[in-house]
Amino acid sequence: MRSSTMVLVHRGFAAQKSGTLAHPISLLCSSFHNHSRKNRPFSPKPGIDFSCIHEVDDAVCLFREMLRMRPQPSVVQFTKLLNGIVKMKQYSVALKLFDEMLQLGVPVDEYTMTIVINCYCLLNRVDFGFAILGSFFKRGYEPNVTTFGTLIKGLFLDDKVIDAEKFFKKLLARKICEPNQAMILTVINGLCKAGHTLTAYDLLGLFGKTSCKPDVFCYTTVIDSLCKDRMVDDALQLLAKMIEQGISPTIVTYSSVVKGLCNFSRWKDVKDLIKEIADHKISLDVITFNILVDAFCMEGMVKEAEDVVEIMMQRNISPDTVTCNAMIDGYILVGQIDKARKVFDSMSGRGLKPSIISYSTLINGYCKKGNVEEAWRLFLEAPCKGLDYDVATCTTMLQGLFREGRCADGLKFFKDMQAHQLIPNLVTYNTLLKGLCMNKQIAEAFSFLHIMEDRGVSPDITTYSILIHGLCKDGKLEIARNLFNTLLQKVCNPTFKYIQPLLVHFVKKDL
DNA sequence: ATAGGGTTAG
Repeated sequence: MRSSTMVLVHRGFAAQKSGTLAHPISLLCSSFHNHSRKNRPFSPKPGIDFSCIHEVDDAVCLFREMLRMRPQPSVVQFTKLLNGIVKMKQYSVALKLFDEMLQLGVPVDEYTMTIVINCYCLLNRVDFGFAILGSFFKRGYEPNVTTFGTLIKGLFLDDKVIDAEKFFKKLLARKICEPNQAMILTVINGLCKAGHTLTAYDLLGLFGKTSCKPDVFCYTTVIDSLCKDRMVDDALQLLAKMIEQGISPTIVTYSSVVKGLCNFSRWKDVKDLIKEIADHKISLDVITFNILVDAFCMEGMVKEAEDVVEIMMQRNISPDTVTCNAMIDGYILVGQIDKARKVFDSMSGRGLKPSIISYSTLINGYCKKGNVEEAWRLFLEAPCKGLDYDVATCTTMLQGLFREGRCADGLKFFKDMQAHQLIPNLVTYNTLLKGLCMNKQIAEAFSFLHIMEDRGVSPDITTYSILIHGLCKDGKLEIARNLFNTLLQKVCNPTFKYIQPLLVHFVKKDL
């Protein structure tokens, strides 16, 4: 046990010094906070005002100042500063400063080192994180549940799911540390994100029986994951169970289930759930409303979506860009491009800035309507509004060009997008291949199949079905059959959707 | 008295 008197002496010393000396730092900072401190002569040690830091450079400057201060600021102050840099997501900067601290002999403690471990983890270098763990022992510090929790998160971030699980279990089995709610959440969230929902589910049940009860975040995470895995009824059961355990769901919990139910068009259940939310005196937020608007739109139920928007406005929740994007998409789906355009045009009047997604959605709409000219006009307009293209926008435009049979334009566009550092993804290649096949350029399509493979984009079942379909339409049934056999070797269970085009052609041929 | 933790869009 370290002497608490030492701590007091240290504190008293720091308070006295900083009370009498004008910190050079105050020159760097806005004076507001310092004034209020001056009026409290007996206030505890004021520390350093970090509120004036808005950018990394400010933080690095302050760090240099702190190095020059005498007496040197405590490890707590340095730790606060490092943490601030981490909050700005400047992990490598934080690591560099930590390195400097070590070289200059500035003291660090378990808090500082945990921040450093976190930095390495967030940079996907959990191995370095474990190296820092080693230095804990060298320095005589005990890693605690926070340190271990950070490392577990790092393992998950590095896709070392099994290692994470093993490490966690080892900590428990050897009673190296008592888990807390944050640690359990880290494990449960990591498992869910890695697709191990059922393991997470079991763990949740297990910890439900211990003294360290999973909190609302844990339940919400598993419920959300169950919904995404299409196990909505299990999610509903778990929702009931958490309430039974005395843990109140939040609107986030409910919104996950609402979305899960919407995905199955279980409108009656959605309605019941909305009623339950109201009974629990929880008000729907913009996200939940958007889930509803989007769900109705995706089903082509634009009238219902309009009603939801109406209700949200009655409740003083302003539709946002996401709401508008959903409505635009909905109108497009039912062929009402003019209404979609109206929503788009109304956005700026509502104080909403169309996002690149708004543009993509509308571009897609015009392409589907065969109005590539207007689509192209919008495409050119987006960067003028300060928006950056993303791959999806370009893929949509690419599709539009090929739909109109403009293969040469499509191929040029495909080249141009790469010149603009937009890396084609699987969807882009599939779109390109489909465009070429539709326009009878099978050989060209196959050359891009090889290009995509060379660039590390693995063709999926859609890619093959596009090619098989293209070959069939072109009368090259033998090649199609060979490709189909390759497909069977790669995918054990191709769905009917993919087999069907081939089947149709073979049947036709045999007749 | 400084560190680790969930939800929404084409």
